[in-house]
Amino acid sequence: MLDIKYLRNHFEEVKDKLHARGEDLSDLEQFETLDQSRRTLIAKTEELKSERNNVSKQIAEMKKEKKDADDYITKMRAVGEEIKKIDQELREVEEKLDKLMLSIPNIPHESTPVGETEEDNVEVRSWGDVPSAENLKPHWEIGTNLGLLDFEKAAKVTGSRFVFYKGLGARLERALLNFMMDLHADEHGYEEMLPPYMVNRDSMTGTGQLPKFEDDAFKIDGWDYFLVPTAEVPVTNYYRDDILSIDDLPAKFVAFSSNFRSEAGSAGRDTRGLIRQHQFNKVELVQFVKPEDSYEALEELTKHAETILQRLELPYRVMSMCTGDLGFTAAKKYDIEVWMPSYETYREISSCSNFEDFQARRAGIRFRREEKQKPEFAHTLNGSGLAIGRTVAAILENYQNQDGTVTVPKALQPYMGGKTIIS
RNA sequence: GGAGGAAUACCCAAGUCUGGCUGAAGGGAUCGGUCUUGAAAACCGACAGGGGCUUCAUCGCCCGCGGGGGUUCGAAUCCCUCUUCCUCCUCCA
Repeated sequence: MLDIKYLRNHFEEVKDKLHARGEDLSDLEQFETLDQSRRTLIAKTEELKSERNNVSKQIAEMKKEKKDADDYITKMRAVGEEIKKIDQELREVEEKLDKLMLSIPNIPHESTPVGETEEDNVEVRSWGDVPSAENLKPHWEIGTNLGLLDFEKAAKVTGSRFVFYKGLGARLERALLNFMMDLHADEHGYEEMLPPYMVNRDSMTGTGQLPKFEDDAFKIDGWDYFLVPTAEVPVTNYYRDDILSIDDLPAKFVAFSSNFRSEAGSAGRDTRGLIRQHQFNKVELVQFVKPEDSYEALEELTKHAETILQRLELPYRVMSMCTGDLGFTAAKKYDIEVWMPSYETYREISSCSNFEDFQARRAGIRFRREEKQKPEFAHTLNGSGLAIGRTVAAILENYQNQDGTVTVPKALQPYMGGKTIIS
């Protein structure tokens, strides 16, 4: 959410900046009317309330002195009616204004490249050599042939875009989960967290999934609960409506969760393999920082995610998302893309974002620099560190051997009971 | 699932039955001061956040006793509703 005062005072400037995102800004035109009538109504009702407060005190005095106060009471009855009417009107205006404010995306940071589509994203750096082997199989074939993955059984038991991991496949997923959690907790200074897999509406609104993207979420029938699309939601909302002390910042959490996405609008895309599932596992990094530190923190957090790929010796590149490809909530975003041999291209495996105070404002996440000072909004960041299913896919493809087996990356061998090869 | 009880400021806690100098007693913690060689103790003082209008800034005004509604001239106090927590029964990984 944007600062309403900033929007009021820099309306044209904000509009221009949002235009670069390719957003439909037609709703924004209501802003000035709604904002103005809200303030007018508040002034009216508060003046009447002030009068009511004063007269009610007088009535109390008169009653105590056994004087007749009926005239005042009659008068205040009318004032009360008027207040009720204005308050109702105010509520309607505020509801509309809230809805509008919640639907305005974040303003891109000045360092975010301007562009319309993913074609305009900018490569920041790349790591590792892209192999030029032939005869490469896609990961679903490798995984199915080796008995690591079973998509057919999952389709029977649940439906499309689900998978069973089996044997060493299940073990590989679990090894990666432990490897990633250990690395971030032990070497990168994150506190470990296992969050709930369901969250309420306020949490989904706080991080920006709602109200605009309800179609993307799985909602629990009969409850106002949603399956988490990412651990970002429960972990960021951990501090919702809290005022942190300056000593709490930076707060860094690494959380594992399964993630659930409806993939509405993705019909026909990535229908095979692990790339696009309704349920997938992910290790997520979340940081709460002081505003002046957030861009440094974004670089740091992105490097933390990259470290995983470097230890696994998987080639990747880092892309800076352009204004048109930023997503709703981010001011700046890096995608880390891993090399996928069978696709002969890089595929997203991590997304690292600085939301500045956009989420903090929605979720009421604040901190105080000094005891008596006014609270300020913190900056929030997060990034995948990493998406585990896609990491499995990348390992199967990049570490496949001509005989159909898969070599276990060195860094994972301790987590695989010393196994060096999956056959 | 059934039956009860509770939610007051950083923490504890009075007030709720009997609505009105409660814009919230009292205690603790914290911060500042007096005293002291220093500390402790004692004593004095401070201690709610948010929104709006106005202002250079203050002052002032509105909201505020878990959330949201309602009754009333007036609500921490009465009514409805939701949430969370506790006790007992039942069930359960």
